[in-house]
Amino acid sequence: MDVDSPQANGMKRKGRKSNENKASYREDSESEDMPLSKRRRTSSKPVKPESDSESDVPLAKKPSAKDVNSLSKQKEKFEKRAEKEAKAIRKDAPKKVKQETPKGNTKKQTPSASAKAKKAVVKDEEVDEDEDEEYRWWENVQQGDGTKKWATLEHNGVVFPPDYEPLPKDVKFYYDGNPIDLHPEAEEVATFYGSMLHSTVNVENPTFNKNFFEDFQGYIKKTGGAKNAKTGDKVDIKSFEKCNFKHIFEWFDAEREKKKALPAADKKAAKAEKDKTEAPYQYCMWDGRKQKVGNFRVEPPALFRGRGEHPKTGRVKKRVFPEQITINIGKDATVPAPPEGHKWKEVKHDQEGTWLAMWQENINGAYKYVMLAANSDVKGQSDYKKFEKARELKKHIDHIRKDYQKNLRAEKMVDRQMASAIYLIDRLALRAGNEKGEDEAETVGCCSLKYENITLEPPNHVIFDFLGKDSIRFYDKVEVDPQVFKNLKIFKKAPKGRGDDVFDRLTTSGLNKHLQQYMTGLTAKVFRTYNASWTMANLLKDIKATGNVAEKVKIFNDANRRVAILCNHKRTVAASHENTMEKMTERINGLVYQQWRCKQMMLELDSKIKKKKGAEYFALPSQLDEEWVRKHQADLVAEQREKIQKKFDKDNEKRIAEGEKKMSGKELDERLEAVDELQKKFKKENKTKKVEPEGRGPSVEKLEQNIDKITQRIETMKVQSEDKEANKEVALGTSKINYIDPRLSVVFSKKFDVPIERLFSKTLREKFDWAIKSVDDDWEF
DNA sequence: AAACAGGACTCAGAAACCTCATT
DNA sequence: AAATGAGGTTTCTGAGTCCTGTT
Repeated sequence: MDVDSPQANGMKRKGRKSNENKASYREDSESEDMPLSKRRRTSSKPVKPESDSESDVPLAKKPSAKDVNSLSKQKEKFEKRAEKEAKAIRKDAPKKVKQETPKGNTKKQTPSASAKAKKAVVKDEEVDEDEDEEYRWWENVQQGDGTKKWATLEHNGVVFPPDYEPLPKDVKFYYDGNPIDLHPEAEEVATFYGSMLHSTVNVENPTFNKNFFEDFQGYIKKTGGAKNAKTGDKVDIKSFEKCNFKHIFEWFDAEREKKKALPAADKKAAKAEKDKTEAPYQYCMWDGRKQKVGNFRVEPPALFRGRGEHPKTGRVKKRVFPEQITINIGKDATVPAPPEGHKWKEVKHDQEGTWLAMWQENINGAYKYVMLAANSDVKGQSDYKKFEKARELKKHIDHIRKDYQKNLRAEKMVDRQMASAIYLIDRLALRAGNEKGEDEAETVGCCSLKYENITLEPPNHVIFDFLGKDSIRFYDKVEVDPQVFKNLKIFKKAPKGRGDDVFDRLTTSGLNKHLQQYMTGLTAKVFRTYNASWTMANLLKDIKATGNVAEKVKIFNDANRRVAILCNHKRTVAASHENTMEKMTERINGLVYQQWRCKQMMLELDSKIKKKKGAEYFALPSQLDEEWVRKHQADLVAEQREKIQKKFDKDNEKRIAEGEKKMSGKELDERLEAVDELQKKFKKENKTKKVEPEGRGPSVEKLEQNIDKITQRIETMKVQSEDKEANKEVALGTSKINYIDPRLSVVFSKKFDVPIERLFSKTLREKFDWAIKSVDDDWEF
């Protein structure tokens, strides 16, 4: 092997000490566990500080690791398909290409001609009443270079958050046990913190608290200090521990309650009022067409809630004034008036931008844009382009794969790293991984993977463990090509150690530049889109049309889930999850018990049946035990008692309402007799170990039927519960919204007769209008 | 000419809100 | 049949990607 030695790489992008702590360069340090433990603490999934012993990490992952394995096998199959298809596409390229161009797009259509055509189409389709003329851009996609986004643009600017309203006199921030008077500006900052005491992820994060307190102190100083509200003495606020925001929190909480408790009519009226004042901002006119604006509200001041270990989390995000806002609008349009006594920072007429307004936030200097909503034409068009780009990759994917497979053995280190990186991006759907600054959370993507994120397990298993976008953990044990394994080992060779880049010769722009050679516009992220949609397409392809709508929807969601897992889209486990799961197992156990009782009844009816079916059949199922049975019986009894009591109370209420007399306690006792009987029955069963047959004309056959029915119910419940458990930390939404070509879903809907409403919510239907209206059931990704 | 800053866009999960079933 | 609560939907805004222009 003639690879450049890693040492040759003296110049690192970021000045990192690379020759200290030699001890850690030992080869075998690779196999050490390199936990992200400390970093993980504040990530969305709180991990107990002490729980980072290696044993529990793989354990927690075990079930999903199996999934991933079967998925990767399936992926292999899909890759073969991809190769075949790529070849096929190239073979009859001339034909296909013609087909691909949108129908009716004959070379240069004059705008007026296309407008006419468009009208004609609209005419013979029934038109939505309120949508006078829809613009079917997907039937005539512009080929232009796309730099000019609009010709005319009119809009009404932005909505500012309400001014700060000081707290009532009796609601105070407390310090060292004393109520404190603050200048409204400082008090506002106190309310930022005080109103979010329930947000434990933030309020229990030391960095958050430190940053907030620093800023809070600054505000107090700037506004003339804090005073004891009783004595008027100056108070020096110097210890966060002595701060008490409870009263503020309680006030906010009470306000929330008050608002919630408002009569429905009042709530409705308030909402109508708000809608009315905001109506002018909801829409804009874009090239003469009415388009929905997305986020026309300026972000209100608050505490910055950076994700993961963001160094600036907790800092005060200041109120945005008109003087900071740049407006982008058509030359001939009326510029929206800034609030009384204010003016805009600037008014632009940038036709290459799709934004209507913009400002820079004070914490990271990040740009904030007001843009159109997801259902607008511009957004739809770029969405369409994105998926077409991904589809284009189909034609090249086999070449690209062959090429990187070959280059895994390239002589030059850069080439090898390039090939290995693309391998990972393609196989694991990793993000590109730009360099990040000092004052951001330390997260990585492919190019920025660190030494400690990769653990090599001979012969060719690699464990990836890192925090990706939004500090979401990526953990996976993957079987890789032996050459990739070798390469990674080389890339990790001493003197590299903790903190060093695995791909020290790569940058995202270099990688993307390389990708452009295969296909214009090809970048790392296209692979994510391509692989997600391609996976979905193949999963759906393998489906047979059986079952009812609900079952088909489930199949669709299962495929969706596979894609979500591929993309590592996660959510935090709902607080109620464990509880729900427990309830479900209880219910299953209840059914199992019911079933067992039926079997016992059989024994009473037919003395020979025990031999016939075997003793095993009649034994108490292993998941139940004596103790559980007792408890369950008691629960059943209590449940029934409660039910009867409730019914009794209700009946009585009714009687009173109708002017009748209340029923006596005797009546209740009588009704409760059934419960007593049940209790007695259980007692007897426990004692005699026999269950008397129930129901009219009990027979072994009937019981068997009943048992079958219960088995069915148990099965469905089990599936449900397993489903729930497997899905508890998988977020389906992100892939549905951003990665799966919506036309796939539309085709599925048409082909299998599943109403599109079952797959797409209202907003998604609007966003994917172009997909819903442009394909029929033989479209393929 | 690589490296870097600026800028504009897509993608991301949490929180807020709404809805509908259950009791 | 009002309350509850769980699940789905929408909003919010932070966090990426990637392009461009400048040095």
